[in-house]
Amino acid sequence: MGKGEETRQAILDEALALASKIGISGLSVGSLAERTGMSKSGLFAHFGSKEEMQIAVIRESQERFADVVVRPALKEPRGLPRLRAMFGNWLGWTQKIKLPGGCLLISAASEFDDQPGPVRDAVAAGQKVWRDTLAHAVGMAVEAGELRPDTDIDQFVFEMVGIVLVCQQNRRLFHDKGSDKRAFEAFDRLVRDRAATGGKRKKE
Amino acid sequence: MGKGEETRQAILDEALALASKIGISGLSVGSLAERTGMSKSGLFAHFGSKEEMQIAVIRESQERFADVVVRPALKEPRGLPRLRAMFGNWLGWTQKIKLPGGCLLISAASEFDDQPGPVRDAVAAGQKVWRDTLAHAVGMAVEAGELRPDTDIDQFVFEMVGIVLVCQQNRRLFHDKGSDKRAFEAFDRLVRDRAATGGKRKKE
DNA sequence: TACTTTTTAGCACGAACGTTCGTTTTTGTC
DNA sequence: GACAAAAACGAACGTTCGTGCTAAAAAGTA
Repeated sequence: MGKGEETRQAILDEALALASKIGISGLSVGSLAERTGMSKSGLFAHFGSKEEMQIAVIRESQERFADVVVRPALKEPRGLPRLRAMFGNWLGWTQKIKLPGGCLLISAASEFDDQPGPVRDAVAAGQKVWRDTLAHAVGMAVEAGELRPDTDIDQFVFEMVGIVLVCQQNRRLFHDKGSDKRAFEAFDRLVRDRAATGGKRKKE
Repeated sequence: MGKGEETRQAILDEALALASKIGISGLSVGSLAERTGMSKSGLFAHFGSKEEMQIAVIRESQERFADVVVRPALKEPRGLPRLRAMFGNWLGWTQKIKLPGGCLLISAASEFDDQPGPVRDAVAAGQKVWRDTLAHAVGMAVEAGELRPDTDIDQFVFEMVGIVLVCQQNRRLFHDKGSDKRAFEAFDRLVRDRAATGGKRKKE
């Protein structure tokens, strides 16, 4: 299918950029139409409702997230290298896809966490999938003997997410260039704290 | 001087509650007027502009934050006890003042981090003051010999903030009751990692 | 080229937005 | 109780919001 999908993509391009600055709920059909040079109704027809438009933005973000964060990391060897790649890719993914603002999946989470509905559901579902992916990666580091067997995997992921959240806040609110360095430092401490003593152990 | 301030306070009460659910930028003069049973213009006159209204909400939040988080913690003895009190009070402060949603200072930070203007400035300034307060508290724990002298204080605060952020996200997005427990666990690990050897010890 | 389907524009709608203004009600002071 | 000041109201402003329609234009297909 040619043209339709093409302009829809162009709309989403612009929508992602705008939403990364002013938030998902700040998106409006009018402003988006103006930016893309379309008519309000023409643009609107691609989604059917504002809510569907917001969900489309979320979905698109999640797809790009999978493209630039998850998939590249899966090419790394299992265990700590892959986990670290996930962490690093996550920290920098919005810059990689050239969003002018911050991570709109994070801000969407805080925008909609108290507003029940399909948008919130989409955000929460995505977050859960990602956390599960992280948990799985941590689990493999445990199996590989890189992390201690008694490692609380969910706790590990919990703290990992926290580091990314504060890094994002630091970067965007204070324009602190050292945020990433601090984040990696925190991550390393997180790993070191659970690092298996002695040699590596392979589960057979 | 009496009546005006009184209703202004009533407006802010309602505004805080509403904003904790839908965010600061979601506040509208109309909806707020309806909730307080006032006319739009009557309510509007108390602030002069929507932006001033938003700032007033931020300020009010910051004052309450100081009341229920900072001041009570200052009554604790310097060092780790006080630091821990700050952390604990922070985690639960929105429940204490009975906000229906989450911490609107946190969500305001992510709402406005890419939108220059006085609102953003107010949020950022408040965050900075709070982080400085935390840093000072950490510094006293170092001076007291509870944390190692080579402790990177800003890094400590950085990670501390991260824990609170992820706790908030966990609680509100996933309704995870165990968030606070995880947060305290992370905090304890943070402290233990820097704990001075031979100093006070927390029972495990 | 002709025809069908998809995509876009134009226009209008009711509602809500932030804001201004003049008027009315309430409040505090003598 | 009189009177000035403060507070609240009601109506209206021009805009923008999301969302319907219908017609025109473009794209895809034969």
